[in-house]
Amino acid sequence: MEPLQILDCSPPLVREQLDADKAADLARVFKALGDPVRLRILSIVASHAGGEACVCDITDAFDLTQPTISHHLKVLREVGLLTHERRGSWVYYQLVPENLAQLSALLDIPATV
Amino acid sequence: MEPLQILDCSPPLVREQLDADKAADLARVFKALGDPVRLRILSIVASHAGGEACVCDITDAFDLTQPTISHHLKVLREVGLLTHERRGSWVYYQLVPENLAQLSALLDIPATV
DNA sequence: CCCGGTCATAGACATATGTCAATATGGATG
DNA sequence: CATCCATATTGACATATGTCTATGACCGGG
Repeated sequence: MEPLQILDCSPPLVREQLDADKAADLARVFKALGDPVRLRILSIVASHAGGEACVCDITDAFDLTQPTISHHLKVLREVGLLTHERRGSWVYYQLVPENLAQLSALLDIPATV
Repeated sequence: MEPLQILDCSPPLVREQLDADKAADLARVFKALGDPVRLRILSIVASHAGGEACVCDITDAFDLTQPTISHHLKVLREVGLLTHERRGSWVYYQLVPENLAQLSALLDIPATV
């Protein structure tokens, strides 16, 4: 399953109707955000020094097993919200701000339609 | 299940760590967005004349049964993304732009951390 | 080269979710 | 009141999802 690039050039929800294909791609991303653990993971990565956190940092923040965290990280990677990089024994995760910004733009509804 | 007001005053993901309670509430909203049909429903409502659409308009746009659409509308109502109003025989749905804006703000990550 | 530490993958299982058919509700109209 | 239309609710069912245990893969240090 390849990461999504579909987020590019998505107009705000209002301007033009979402076709079924775009809706399916976007839904995958929002579904990834639709879990409290994954939201907290994003928050941890975002607020961590240097804009990155290693898996061990993240795992320590939860009462969940390491494979469970690994699973959530994979979900966030697959939809393009996180990237990762190995340095020595550790794997560091970072946000992909462009893709978050695309989602933000999509939900940015003009006050009056 | 009461609609969420928790979206108020959520700081961007970066600034402060999401605690478990906030994460759970936010996850409910993103989970509601994590379905292609519901995304298209929002798009239909948003782009419809007057900023509202009746259930019949929405149902016509899909190859799904009316109860299924009704179910999705309920999900979107329960997380505070849609409101509805009965006028005569028809029920009209509208966006709740404030809550969409809150989500948008949450995902609006500063380019450099 | 083996070993300990870090992370990922595989498989199993209980629960959540999307869909449908059937039915209920509630307003409008004759 | 009887009936039709628009919408909601219920219950059933197949699939998706989150979690765990067990195990594999990869790296660095003795």
